[in-house]
Amino acid sequence: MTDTPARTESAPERVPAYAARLNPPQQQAVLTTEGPVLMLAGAGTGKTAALTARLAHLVAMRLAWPSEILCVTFTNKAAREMRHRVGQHIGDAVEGMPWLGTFHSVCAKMLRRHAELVGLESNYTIIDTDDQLRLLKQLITQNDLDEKRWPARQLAGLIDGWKNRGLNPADLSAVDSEAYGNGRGQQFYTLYQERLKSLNACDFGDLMLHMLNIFRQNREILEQYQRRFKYILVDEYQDTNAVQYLWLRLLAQDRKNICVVGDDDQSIYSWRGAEVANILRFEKDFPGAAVIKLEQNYRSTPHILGAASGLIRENTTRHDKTLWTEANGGEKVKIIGVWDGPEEARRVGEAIERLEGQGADLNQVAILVRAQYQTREFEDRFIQIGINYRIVGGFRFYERAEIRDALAYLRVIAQPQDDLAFERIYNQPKRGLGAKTLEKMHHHARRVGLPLAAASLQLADSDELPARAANTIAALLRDFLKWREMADALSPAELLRSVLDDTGYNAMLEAEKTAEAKGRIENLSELARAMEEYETLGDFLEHVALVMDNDASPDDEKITIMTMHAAKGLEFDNVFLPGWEEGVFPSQRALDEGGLASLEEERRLAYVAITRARRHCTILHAANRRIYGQWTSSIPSRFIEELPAEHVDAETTLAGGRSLWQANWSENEDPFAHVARDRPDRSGARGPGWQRALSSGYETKPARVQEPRRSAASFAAKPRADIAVGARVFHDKFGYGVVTDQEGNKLEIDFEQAGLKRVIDSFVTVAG
DNA sequence: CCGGGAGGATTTTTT
DNA sequence: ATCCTCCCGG
Repeated sequence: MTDTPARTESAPERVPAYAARLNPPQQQAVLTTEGPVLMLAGAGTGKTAALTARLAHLVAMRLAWPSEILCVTFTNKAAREMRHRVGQHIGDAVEGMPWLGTFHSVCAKMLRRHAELVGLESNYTIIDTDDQLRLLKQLITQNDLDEKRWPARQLAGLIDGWKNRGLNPADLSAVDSEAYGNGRGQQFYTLYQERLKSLNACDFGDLMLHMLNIFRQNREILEQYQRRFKYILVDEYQDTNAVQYLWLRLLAQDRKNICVVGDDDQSIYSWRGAEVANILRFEKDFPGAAVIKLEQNYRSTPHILGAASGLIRENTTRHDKTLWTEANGGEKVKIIGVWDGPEEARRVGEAIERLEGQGADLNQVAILVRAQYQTREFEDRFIQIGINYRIVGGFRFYERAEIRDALAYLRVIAQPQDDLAFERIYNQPKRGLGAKTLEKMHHHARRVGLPLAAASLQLADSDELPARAANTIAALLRDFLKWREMADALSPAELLRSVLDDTGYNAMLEAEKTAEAKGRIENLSELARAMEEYETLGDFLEHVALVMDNDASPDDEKITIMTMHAAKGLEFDNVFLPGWEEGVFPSQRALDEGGLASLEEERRLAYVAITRARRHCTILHAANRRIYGQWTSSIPSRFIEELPAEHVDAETTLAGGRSLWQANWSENEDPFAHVARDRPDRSGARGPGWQRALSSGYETKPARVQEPRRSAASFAAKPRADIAVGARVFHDKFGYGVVTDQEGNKLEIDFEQAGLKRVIDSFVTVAG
């Protein structure tokens, strides 16, 4: 690397072009280049503008070469946007920024250079969750554990969690290890890591963890990176987990020129390891840090801002911030109460048609839901009335079976020792090889210590297999040899096309003649098209492993339906927020588990959702909703009550009103006792939703008092009188057990054989 | 080896 | 309700 460019004292009064349109705190964030900086940036306060200007400043002032700046984000999308906007300031120089990317892509790049230090080769494979699960399943059955009782999913989750916390197998505490397979957690984690190593593979968590380990064990390597990175920038710092934090801290330790940006109020990913604590204690980690607050909001109207701010103030643990705006006017946040889910969808549909009539841009309309299942209702309705919509999230392109199959072929071509990929496609399309054959291949592979594919070839040469299977395998491996030769001559895209033809994969799909199969064929040619821009197979595979997103083509005007989580960082003129009911949002899970912390995260999610809106924000709640096929009555979300009255306009078509609730609940003495229990801070009052339900807004004459089918089945059913905690009961499936908890008709039972389970009381009988 | 039926689970999602 | 996985019989 070149020597440090000459340092220039930057004079704040002579503001350079890229900072000219920034407000004072933003400018401060740009010009405070030396030392640690904590930038607390509320929603819509121009955080990205400040961050990109800062990057431009570092380069323009020659404080560092582009290659000497480390800039990490969480998503590829954010990285792309950053690159794009920095490019607008500094032009082609942005091409020289190899260290601008996601945490994972940056680590992957580093790890390619130092792979041997953790027992990998530099062309290691990055496996996805699918492979991970299959691998774990194998380990579990091979090591005599019942996969039913100890699901691979659970183990995968635990291992991810450990890796997120920066823990290697040896670092696990007995308590951690106890969490799986009767204390065998550590054993399985160790086995898994060994297996990955033998496959020359690592999972997503390893990318970070391996680099952390390398930094910790190799001073000189760490120092080399510390010297290289003159400046470090971190976006969405509130979402960092423990490994990421430790990794950053090591890198920043020497120069301490680290600038982190985030908003604790927008921390909504604790369930996947993010620790808000990281941002809350930044000043302790880096004493003397400059703290810059961006509080001027450029996005929303005062009412939307006021509603969101009022709501988030209910949270107890947060950095205090006060968002303000110079804008004025605008409409209040609208709250609409309706009878049921379908009516909710109808109302939103009507509102959207009205917007359309006014000439609004449908790309500026979004429906943000708490959970994926809520999208169904809207899809049904919009198909009916012909509103164009796009659903963001859900199935990602690279997760589709046919794409994974195609990639598996390519992986085996690129890396003969990729057993997971080989296993995926050895009989896909069907070529008459089954579990028996696979088992024999595995056996042999282990015996001779070869990768699966190579071992299979040996096996096919022996008399261990039936002639037919042997011939099939030999033919398949001959094909692989052929493709490997072709790989040198053909482009990756052409190679893929050959593979799909040679294997009969395309033929298989064509034979199906269903619409679905047709879609799959299209997806595959789309994949081939996407590969055109890659020179080598290796390049492409790395891209696929790390950049698993597909930004759908922004073709014609469509409204957007997506989860609130997915909406973080986006903004829309018109936002609809359906399903604000207790049990939906906040979600039942959040209410049942996790206590206050988890409720506050739901509230932050509500804050994120509202602040996505620029002009109009409409919140809806329904009295009845079908969830998992069961009709459920619900009361409005407590978050609705928490919105300051001066910023909202409530309307209800809910004609049932108070009598509705009474009709449904009359036979129960206090069905909402649990609501009060959840909110000890509320002086024993019932939930605000309840109060709202009782308040005059709902007192209109009942127009449609019809009993929803099986209303309220999910909670508040009467407990059985003949069962109490401590009772011994019998369950057809789980056998004998003792009741440890009773909540309505739900029992928690400690079964002698099956362990702790939650069951419905009608499935058990009282045992003697 | 494949198809059908039973049983179970079902927030949020990136890399 | 619905989707996915697993197990069994043909």
